[in-house]
Amino acid sequence: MSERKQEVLDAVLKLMVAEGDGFSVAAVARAASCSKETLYKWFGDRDGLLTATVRWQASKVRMPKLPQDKLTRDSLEAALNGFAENWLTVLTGDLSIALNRAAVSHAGSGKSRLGAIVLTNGPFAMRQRLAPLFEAGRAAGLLDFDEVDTACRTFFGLVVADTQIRALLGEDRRPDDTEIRTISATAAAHFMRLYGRG
Amino acid sequence: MSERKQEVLDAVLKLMVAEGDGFSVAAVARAASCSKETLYKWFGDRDGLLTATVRWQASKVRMPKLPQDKLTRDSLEAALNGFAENWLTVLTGDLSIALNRAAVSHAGSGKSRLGAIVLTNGPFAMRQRLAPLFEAGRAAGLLDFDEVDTACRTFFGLVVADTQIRALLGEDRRPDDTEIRTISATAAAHFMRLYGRG
DNA sequence: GCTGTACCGTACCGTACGGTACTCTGTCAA
DNA sequence: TTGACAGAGTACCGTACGGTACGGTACAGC
Repeated sequence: MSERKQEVLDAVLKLMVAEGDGFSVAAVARAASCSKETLYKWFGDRDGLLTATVRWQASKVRMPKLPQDKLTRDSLEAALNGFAENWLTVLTGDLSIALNRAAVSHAGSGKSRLGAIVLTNGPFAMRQRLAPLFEAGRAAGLLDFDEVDTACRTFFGLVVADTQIRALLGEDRRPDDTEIRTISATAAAHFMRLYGRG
Repeated sequence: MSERKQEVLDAVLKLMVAEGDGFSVAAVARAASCSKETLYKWFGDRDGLLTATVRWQASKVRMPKLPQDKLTRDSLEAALNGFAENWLTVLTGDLSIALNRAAVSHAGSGKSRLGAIVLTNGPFAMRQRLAPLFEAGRAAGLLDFDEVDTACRTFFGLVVADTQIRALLGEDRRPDDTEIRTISATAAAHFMRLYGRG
């Protein structure tokens, strides 16, 4: 992935945030100061451009590392809290909203793999990050659950709840930082009450 | 709303389920055996047709009545359980998925009020239904919470979690009836553990 | 200097679709 | 019987956009 291509993809990201999935290829060329022909040469067609953009964004996201050893009840809850804050902040960001909207639309018309990509880098990635922490918590005698998947599901629900779908549906109001902190703390505490041991 | 118009709108609903928001007005005319001109006369433009369709569907949905008096801890939890089952069933249905996809797309391009309508008949309606039950539960000394809104949020999260967004993003697998029952029972039980009194 | 390559800018083509106009047919009331 | 009207079917128009073609420019290697 050359420097120039990344510039183009970042331009696409900006366009998606600004006007959603409806942007034209001509608009991309204009915004990125490149020719349409080059775009088609590089990415094949509009879907290829979109897919490359989503992959490019996904490759930029790095989730925070979670501690897995020397866990105490407090450090575990703190880790959950931090994870929740980070997750909520990303989720309510303009970029995430725009990408998820595009992915949802495309999953409907079913003519590209955008939905699957976002699914992999969204909910599934969250679970993959979370599961080891939960296992470690169980191994340390801090958590009690049968299915790690159920625990992940519950945690997702407590953290995100209807925040994401409301944002996707265009609700103006979005939680600010302090509200995110409150929600995250509550979610982490609730999770510990449901799955904590002792 | 005449009989004939309702037939047309039902045809639109079917089309949306079958091929998402991307259907053409010509396809609607074909499917409903009416002329395009009639469609434009009745609904103004494509957005009007879409909006009327979503409103029509919303008017068909009737949420189950919730008991609010003679509450016991068991009847309250049972009511929550039933509500959750119903909600999850609707939410994972093809129709709901299709409508929510369309609403999300339109909220992105921001050229119609679809998002707001679905928001009103989705998350907001759920909260409005739930809030009185929670208040009654608190009045009966069965629940303990400060903000009814927070309680609603938690309940939504426990019930829906990432089920809806995953379905919207096109995940093949959807919970069947028995899984929905399991999830709902767990959610209701968890909610009672978090907010129940005594 | 010569040639090939990569790329920009833009003109262009085909098509799909929203929206309109017009014709034809059935219905109903006077 | 006839006139008015509603609505089906269809032809048509304008436009937006995906995708292609091509001319022009900068630059690298020889």
